Amino acid sequence: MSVLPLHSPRDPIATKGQQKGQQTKAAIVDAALGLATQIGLEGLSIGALAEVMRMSKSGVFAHFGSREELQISVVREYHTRFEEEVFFPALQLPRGLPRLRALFNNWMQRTSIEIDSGCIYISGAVEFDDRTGPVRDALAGSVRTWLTAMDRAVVQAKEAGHLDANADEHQVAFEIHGLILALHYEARFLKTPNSVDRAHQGFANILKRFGGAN
Amino acid sequence: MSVLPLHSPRDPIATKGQQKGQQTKAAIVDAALGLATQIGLEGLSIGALAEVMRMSKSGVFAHFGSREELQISVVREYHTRFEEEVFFPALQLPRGLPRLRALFNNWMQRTSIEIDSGCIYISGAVEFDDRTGPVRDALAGSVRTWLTAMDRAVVQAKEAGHLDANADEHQVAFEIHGLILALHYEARFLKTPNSVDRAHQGFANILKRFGGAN
DNA sequence: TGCAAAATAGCACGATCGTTCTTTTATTTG
DNA sequence: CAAATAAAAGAACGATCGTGCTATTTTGCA
Repeated sequence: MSVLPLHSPRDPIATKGQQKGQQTKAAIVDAALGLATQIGLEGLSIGALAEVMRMSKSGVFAHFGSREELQISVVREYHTRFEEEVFFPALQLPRGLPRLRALFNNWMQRTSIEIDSGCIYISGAVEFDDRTGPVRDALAGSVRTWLTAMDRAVVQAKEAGHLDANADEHQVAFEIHGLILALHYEARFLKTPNSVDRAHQGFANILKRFGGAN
Repeated sequence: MSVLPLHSPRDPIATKGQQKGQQTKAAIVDAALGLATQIGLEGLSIGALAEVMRMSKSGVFAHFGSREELQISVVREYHTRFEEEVFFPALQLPRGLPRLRALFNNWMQRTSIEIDSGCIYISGAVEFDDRTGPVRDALAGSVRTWLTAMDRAVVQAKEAGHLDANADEHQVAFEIHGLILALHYEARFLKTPNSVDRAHQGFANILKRFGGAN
């Protein structure tokens, strides 16, 4: 029943046919993601990463050519896992409220249950909010893709008659986003108990407000 | 009508009677706060700060004795200004919905209008969420003080009959917090237009849900 | 098995970091 | 004005940072 933690090692079988290089690169990115979820994309250093991998700094470095490229690889990896563990499973459910609810619940688990591994989309946002460059672009791109998917799910809920036809989907998505961020903030930083319940209740309140069946 | 930016220099008159040391220390903290709101508490470096102040590194350092103490000073300064510019002005208004609304509006301005200066309570949360130590403690203490004040304002709104008597004040505060965080995220990081309107609308929705007069 | 190519290690670089110690300069006080 | 004190500068430290260059080792293929 438990979802794989975002920093869990990849299935070794899945990397069978690759060259040795691709294989270790994938392992490095995996470890880098683990580090980045704890200390942030900016805190990620090649030296610390090399130590975790028991490799030399230059050995690690050679796979990316720059720290920025490493950070971008981490963002891409996170994107992939987010899709696999939050987005795709919800597509199994019928459009409308069931799918929207599943998206929300999967999203919630990412930011709360796995308290040991922070969300890069959230920590990265404050790290790169007044910076420019390819890392910020990659990050913002991924986030926008995901938020757009949420918008779409809300629209489908309207089309299915599960939400008021005149509900503003962006407003609904904005408020849902706020619940996730509050959950992340209060559960992870303040260690407030019951934050998960608060987020659940908030979701129910949104549904009520926008005409969703409870 | 405009609120002072959080990083605005302090009134020189207010620092008149101090020793020279206290005076420059205040100026350093002021500059440090300006830097921290842009690059975060963790990004704050004594070297960069010294350059801004046109002082030597050791000259700056001597006022604090450690980087941690500098960071704590910045947190305390932010706390003071937050009180002065968000909390106290709202106390002028009558208890209940007027004051609650003022708190929310002042808070919103902090996180949106002043887009050039980020909120340390938000950026610091992700920087220190899985760290321990005095900086984290100072930060969490300040945040809790402020969130408790919000709770109190909600309770007063209930007592004044502006909200349902059986509304859960923590739930209301949680959802309000979420709106602020979503505003900060979407306005500052994603540069989404209309985020301020979304937050406003979200606040109105919360009031409706919990029996508040519009 | 041998050879080309890919992967990794080793080392050094300039820069910056927080911090300590000593010396010089400013300020306050008697 | 002089002595005492506070504030600031200067220089150096070990550490870590990202990155470039050159060897060495490991891998894949003929």
